[in-house]
Amino acid sequence: MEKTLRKLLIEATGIDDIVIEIPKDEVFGDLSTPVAMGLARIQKRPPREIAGDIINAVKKLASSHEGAGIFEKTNIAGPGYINFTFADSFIHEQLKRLILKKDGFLVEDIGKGKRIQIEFVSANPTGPLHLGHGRGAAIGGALANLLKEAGYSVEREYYINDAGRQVKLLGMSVFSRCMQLLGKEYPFPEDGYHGEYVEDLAREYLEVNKGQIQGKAFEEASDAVIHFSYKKMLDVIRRDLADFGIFFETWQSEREMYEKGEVTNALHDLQGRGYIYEEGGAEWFRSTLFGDDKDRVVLKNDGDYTYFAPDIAYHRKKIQKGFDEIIDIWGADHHGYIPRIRAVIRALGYPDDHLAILIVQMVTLLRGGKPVQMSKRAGEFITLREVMDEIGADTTKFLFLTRRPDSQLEIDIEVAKAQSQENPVYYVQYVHARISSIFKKAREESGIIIEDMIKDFDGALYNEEERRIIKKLLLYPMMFRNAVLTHEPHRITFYLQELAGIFHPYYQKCRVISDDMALTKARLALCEAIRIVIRHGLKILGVNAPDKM
RNA sequence: GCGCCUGUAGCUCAGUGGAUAGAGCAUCGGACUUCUAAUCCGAGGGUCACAGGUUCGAAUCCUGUCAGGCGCGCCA
Repeated sequence: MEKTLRKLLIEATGIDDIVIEIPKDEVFGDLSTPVAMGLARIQKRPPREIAGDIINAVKKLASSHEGAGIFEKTNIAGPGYINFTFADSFIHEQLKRLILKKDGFLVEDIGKGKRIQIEFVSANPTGPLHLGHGRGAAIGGALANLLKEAGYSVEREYYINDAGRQVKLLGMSVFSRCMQLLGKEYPFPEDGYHGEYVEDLAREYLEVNKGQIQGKAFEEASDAVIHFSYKKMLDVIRRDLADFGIFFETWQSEREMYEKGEVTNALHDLQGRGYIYEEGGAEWFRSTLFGDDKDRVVLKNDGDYTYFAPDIAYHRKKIQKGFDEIIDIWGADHHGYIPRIRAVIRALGYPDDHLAILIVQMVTLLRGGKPVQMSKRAGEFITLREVMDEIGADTTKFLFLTRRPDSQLEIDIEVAKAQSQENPVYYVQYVHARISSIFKKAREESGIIIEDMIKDFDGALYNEEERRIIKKLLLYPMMFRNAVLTHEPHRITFYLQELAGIFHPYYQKCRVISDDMALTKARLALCEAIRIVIRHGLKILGVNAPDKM
């Protein structure tokens, strides 16, 4: 619907990016554009006059293209809005195409096979995922699905910080707990990990490797303990993510990059370009050349690399893999690193838009209105697993996807649990369940073959509610396109809620299956179209579309 | 002190420079002998944090102020 109008408007005005919007009140029409008001300044003519010209041009084009029947009404309103109301014949035609082409009608090939990598979650393998990671996972997963549907070739990647101080601290914490379990005194590392899972890890470790550490100091067994500990944690994380419905094509290990010499190579690369200098016994990346507010140390004067060094190597590696675009999804606590990573991209000779960094704001947890202090080190945090088990993966995802990523999110865990019966996700899923139920009844009790019913139906039988639903369905492609272009999957969540919000009243009012065969046919077709759209939206969000609830 | 994000209904949040600012929850009053009541119908609820500016037009853009969050290391 919007696509057709857009094409006509572009042709009529010669302007490429035309704002097309959905009017605030449906009495104005189905779609509108303020384009004439924008042109008024340039052409120095009254906007309403320009609007008249545009309407004439559009009408002329429409009739020469596919017969005159596209619009039922066009008018100029207010300061110079052009409002379009589509003709029923056009709407029915489009509905038929939706049912016939299914998902193909809903999506647009925007990506044209371009390769995009999305890196997200990437939590340190030093403890279970908490709710903040869950938010990143839900958004990253949905964005990946969205871009895939839009014709991009998408690779999802998880970056494993398995080489630094944090996994060592985890290993030390586990070792210390092992010693305690063996009845020996052993100092617990300062800043060590206190969670219960650390003790679990220690117990597991002792079950198989008791002999290897008995009577030893941490240094003598460190590699084995560290390796065991973070591998186990990674297994837990992988399982949590799988149960949350989030999967990755690749898992990039930091350790592996060190072993392959990629960190050294990356620094040599920058050195070769003249962006590395020495000062105070350390090596610095001249990131100020590329917009950072200070230069950054990459190799410390004690000979160790900083955390930044493997990050440089990692982003260089991403670039070398030849993606057309790279997306990093980070927690808000890392936003201060944006300038230095951007500097790396520029230093390597790539334009800014080669890398998109999406910042996901913090999740603040409340329990009964009071904030829950979260500290991973102290082992006090609400895990994704905990919430997922309590309110379900679908609800949790939906909750995360009904907010813009850059809004700070407050979740009261008590409210979230209590809400489980009145959660918006059920409202949307219920549409699908109800339609499935109608189809089942039609098949079983009336012997109706759905596939036959939806092939050919009489659009003239639709009432006002039905026309409203159809028009909403036909706006899905526009919403989809905008979601893709802005990288905002939450638009889908809102759309689905709106669609559900007009379906349920309709369901209450009108019966689909009746003695009137022609009407039944038309209504089944409409239901099929709704089902296609709901399924598609939920698929992108990574939420189930159940047949029964 | 500096930087980034946020501030919209009681609560949680939508809102491409455009029309009379929306939804869900909560509250109050109603509706199940029906294809599923996880639903529906109705009601109340607003200084878009504040002050300027740009514009034919600002919740939206700019500047400042206030409030909250996060970040500013040769930590990771």
